[in-house]
Amino acid sequence: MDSLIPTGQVPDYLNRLNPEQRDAIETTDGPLLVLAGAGTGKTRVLTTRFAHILLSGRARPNQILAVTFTNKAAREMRERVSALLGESAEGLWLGTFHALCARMLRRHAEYVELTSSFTILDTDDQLRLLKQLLEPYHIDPKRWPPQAIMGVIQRWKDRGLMPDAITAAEDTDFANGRCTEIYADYQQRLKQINACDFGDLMLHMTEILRKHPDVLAQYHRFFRYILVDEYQDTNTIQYLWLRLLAHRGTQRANICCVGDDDQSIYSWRGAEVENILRFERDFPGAKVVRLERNYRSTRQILGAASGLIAHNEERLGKTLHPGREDAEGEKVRVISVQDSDDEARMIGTEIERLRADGHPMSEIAILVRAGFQTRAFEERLITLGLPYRVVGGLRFYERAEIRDAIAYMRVVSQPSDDLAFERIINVPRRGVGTTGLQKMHMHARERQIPLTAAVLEMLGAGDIKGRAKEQLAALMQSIATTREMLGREGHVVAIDHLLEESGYIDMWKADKSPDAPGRLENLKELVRSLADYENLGGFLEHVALVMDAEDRSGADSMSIMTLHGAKGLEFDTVFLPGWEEGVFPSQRTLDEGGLKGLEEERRLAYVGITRARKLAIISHAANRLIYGSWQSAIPSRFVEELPAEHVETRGDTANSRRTFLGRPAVFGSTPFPLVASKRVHDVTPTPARSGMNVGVRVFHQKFGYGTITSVEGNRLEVAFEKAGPKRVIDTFVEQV
DNA sequence: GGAATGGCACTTTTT
DNA sequence: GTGCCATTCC
Repeated sequence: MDSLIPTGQVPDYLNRLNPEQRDAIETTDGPLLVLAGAGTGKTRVLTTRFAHILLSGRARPNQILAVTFTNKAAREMRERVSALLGESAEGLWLGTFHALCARMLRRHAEYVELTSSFTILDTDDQLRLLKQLLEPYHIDPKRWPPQAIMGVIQRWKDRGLMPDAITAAEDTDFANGRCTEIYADYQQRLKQINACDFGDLMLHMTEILRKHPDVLAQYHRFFRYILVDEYQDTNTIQYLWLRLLAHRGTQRANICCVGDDDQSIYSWRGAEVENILRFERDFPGAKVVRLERNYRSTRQILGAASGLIAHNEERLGKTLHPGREDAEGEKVRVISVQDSDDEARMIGTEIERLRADGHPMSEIAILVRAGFQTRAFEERLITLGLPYRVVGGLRFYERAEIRDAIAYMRVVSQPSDDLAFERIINVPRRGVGTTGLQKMHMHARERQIPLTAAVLEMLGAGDIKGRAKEQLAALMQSIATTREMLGREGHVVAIDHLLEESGYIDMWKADKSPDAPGRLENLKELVRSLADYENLGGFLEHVALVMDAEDRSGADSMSIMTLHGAKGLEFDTVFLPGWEEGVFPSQRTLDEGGLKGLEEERRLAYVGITRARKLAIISHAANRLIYGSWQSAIPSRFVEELPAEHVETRGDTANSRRTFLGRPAVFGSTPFPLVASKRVHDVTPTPARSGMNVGVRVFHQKFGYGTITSVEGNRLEVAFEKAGPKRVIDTFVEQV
C-alpha cells in the first residue's frame, strides 16, 4: 500500500482547494467533524478525502466505509470518486446506511434468526402486516390509526430500542399503552416470514455487532477509515452503529463526519441534531473544521440567510462568507400579494420574464413547504405553457402495477413471502375474497407453514371450491414453472413468462381506463430493467433498497418541489411562496414541536434561501384557499427576521406583518406563542378605514363586487355577488 | 365477493 | 376540494 503520490509533491487535486477544505482532507487520522455550511463544497471534500486516503496509500479501496443517506448521494459520490481515481469504483463499501447494513446482515442473518435470503419490506408491506396483527387487539383504528402505531414502533427502532427495552413510561400515549406488545408481535411476525423492515436493517446489525465481538472485530480489521455524509441527519441507531464500528479498541477512531447543524430538517423522522452537537464529546480529541466559504450564492442571499438562521439558539455557530469577490447580487425579494391565485400568477409572470431573458428553465425552482401547495403552481404553469416537473411525486417503484409485478417476483424468489403472495393472490381476480383468504391464513397458522404452501395443501385436499379452485391451481402452476425457468432460461425470460401466464398483463390489457396503456408501458420497462441485474435476487435487493428510479426527462423544465426535497440542490432562481404563519412555519410543527419545531422550520427556511445562486423571491398572500375554503393569513415571522439590508420588499405594503398582528390566529387553535411574548403588545389594533361601513358597495380583486354586511375594526364581512359571504381585510377592497 | 356511497382528515420523507 | 377508509347494499 505505498503512496501513489511522489514524495514532496502536492497533488493537483489538493491545489484546487481552499485552506479549510485542504485541512479537512489532509487531517486523515483521528476523529474529524467537518461543519460544512450550504454551498461550501461539502461533496467535494468528501470525495476528495476518499480519493486522498487511497492515493496516499493509507488504505485500500475496500478498507474505507463511506456512508450516505440517500441513494442519490451515494451514486454521486461513487461517480466522483471514480472520476478522481480514474477507474471504476466497484466493490467499495460506499452506500446508504441501509444498503450497507443489508449487505452486512446477509452475512450474519442467522444471529437474529433470519436466513441470508430475508426479504426487505417496504412501507406498504409493513402497514399491511401491522393491520393484520392488530385485528385481535380490537383497537379502534379511528382513534389509533395503524400508521400512527407504525410510527411509534419506527421511532423506537430509530432510537435503537428493542421491544424488551421499552419501559412502561415510554408506552402510554398510544393504543392504551399496548404498543410494546404490538411491537413485540410485529417483530415476531417479521421473523416468521423471514423479513426485515428498514429499521430492522440497522437495528439487527447493531445488535449483532454489540453481542458478537468476533463479528465486530472482523469489521474493525476491515474498515480503517469511516466517512459519513449529512451527519446532522443521523438517528440514534445509526449513531450507535457508527460508534461501534469507529471505536477500534485503543486505536484512535478514524471517523470523519460531514454535516451542517443548520440544515438539520429531519427530526420528525428520528434524526437527532444532538449527534452532531455532541461529536467532540463522543470522539475525544476530535478536530473540528468549519467550511464557511460559500461559492454558490451572492452576498445578498448569504446575508439574508445568515441573518435569518442567527435567530436560532441551538447552533454550533458558523457564518457563511461569500467565496467570490464578484458576487454582490440582487437583494432577496419579498413580495406580498392578495391571495394564493395572485401568488401563482405573479410567479408565473416572473418565470415568463426570466425565460424571455434567456434563463434556462432548469435553473428555476419553486420550493414549497408542503406537497398540496404544488397544485396551484402546476395549474398556472400549464396555463402559461411553461415546462415544469414536480419532483418527488409518485415514483416508479411506488406505482401499483410495479408493486404488483414485484410481488409476483418476490413470491417466486421467496415462497415464504406471505405479504407478497397476499398482494397478488387476487390480482387479477381469482375469486378469492376476504373469507377465502381467512381460511388460508388459518390453515397456514395451524400447520405453521407459509401461505403458498397452505394453498397447495388445501388445493390437494379439495378445500378450495368454485372458481378459485382452478384459478389458484393455475397460479401455483405458473409460479412453479417460473422457478424452473429461472435456472434454465434466465430471470428476464422467466419473469416475462410469469407476468403473461398469471394473467397479470392481460388484466391491464383488458382494462379500459386511460392510464392502462401507460401501466403496460411501465411493466415493459420493468422487465427490460431486469436485464441490468445478474439474477432475480439482485434485482429485488435493488428495488427494496433503491426506491428512487432516476429521472431521465432531459427536457429543459423548471422544478416544483418541497423544501425538504430541495436539500442538496441549487438553482439560479428560487421562488419561495407561502411564507405565512400556519403554512410556514407550519402550525402543526409549532403545536407539536414548540420552540424546537420552530427552529427546525427556520432551518428549513434557511435551506430554502441558500438553494438560490442568484435570486431568491419570497412571497406571502393575505388570503389562501385551503381545502376549498378561503382563509386569511399573516406573513411568516421569518419574513420579519430577514435582515432589512439584504431584502427588497414589493407589493401591497398594507399587507405587512404589522397590519395583521392584532388579529387572532386563523390556523389551528394555538395562538402564536413566540409572537405573543415579543411583538404583539406594541401593536395597536388597526382602526377601521373611513368609509367602510355596512351597506357600502365594494370591489375585491378576487371576489368581485359585493356589499359590506358588518365591520369590526379593519375586518369586514362582505356579501359578494358571485362569491357569496366572505371575511376580508378592508385594505383589500375598494369602495365603488 | 364486489361496487357504490358516506364520513373524515388533510406536513415534511428516505431507506 | 379530494382522496382514502369503512360501511352498506346488491
